[in-house]
Amino acid sequence: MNIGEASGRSGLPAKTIRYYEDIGLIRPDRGDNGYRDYGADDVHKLRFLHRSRSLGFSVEECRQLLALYEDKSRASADVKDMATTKLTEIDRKIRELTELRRTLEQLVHACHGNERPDCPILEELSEG
Amino acid sequence: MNIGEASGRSGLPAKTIRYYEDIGLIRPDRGDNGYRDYGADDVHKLRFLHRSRSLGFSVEECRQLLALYEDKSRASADVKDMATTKLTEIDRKIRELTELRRTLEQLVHACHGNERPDCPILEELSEG
DNA sequence: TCTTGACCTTCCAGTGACAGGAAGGTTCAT
DNA sequence: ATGAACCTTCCTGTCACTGGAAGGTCAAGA
Repeated sequence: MNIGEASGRSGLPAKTIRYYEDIGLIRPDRGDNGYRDYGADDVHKLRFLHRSRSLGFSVEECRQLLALYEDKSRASADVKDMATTKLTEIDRKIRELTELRRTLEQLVHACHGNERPDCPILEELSEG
Repeated sequence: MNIGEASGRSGLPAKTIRYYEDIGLIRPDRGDNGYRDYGADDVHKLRFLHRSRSLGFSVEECRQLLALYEDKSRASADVKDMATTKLTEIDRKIRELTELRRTLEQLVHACHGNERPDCPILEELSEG
């Protein structure tokens, strides 16, 4: 199938699929007309990439996951390690954002938000 | 003062301070030797930028905040609007990350993580 | 047969917010 | 006089794409 259909089936934009080929994540066949030609396996990989990217793995991590996926002899512990590490990172991000949220909410709460110029938000930004 | 001291006092790397000058956020004086020369006002602005960046505002938003900060006639409502919008964005990010976390945790939990190759994480990535 | 429109191709540039490093000038202490 | 620690500009790289230009291909309709 052409890239358009592979895009439709995988959920990835055609531009992204070409980019993934550029960086060596997938290697589709080519037809006589020079068009890329994707098989069911390729679409499978693209869906794998789409899913793991949307779960917060970087492209390089996706490359590793894909390699693990294709390595029939790998231990499931290898994969679990990556997922656990990623889980820790996500936890940290959530904590940071929650702290950020708390601070910002305090500022918003403190500001009366009217036509007058005095603003506790700017004062805090300026001094904090 | 030189950029090194401004960096120390504001908490921003010298590279970042030069970058902020490149994009027109600050305009320090120059000494006879060509060195940038920062005053107390500049450091104040740099700290403002540091603080608002760390609160999740983009550089362009920081530019607006700085303009509001320097506009003595602005209404505090203008600032409150920006902060409230940012708060909403942060809430959305937290929700998304929490959902991500939940999914990933389920996967990690489902995987026994041993020496054998069967791995529910990869299976889910592949089919999900 | 011609044309139109939807595909597809490659290549180049831009994004955001810096970071790294090269090559060279300045200042200060020893 | 020398060396370290500053400073300068300029260029490149990061990450993961996205947009666009210029042009080739294909299938359907007039």
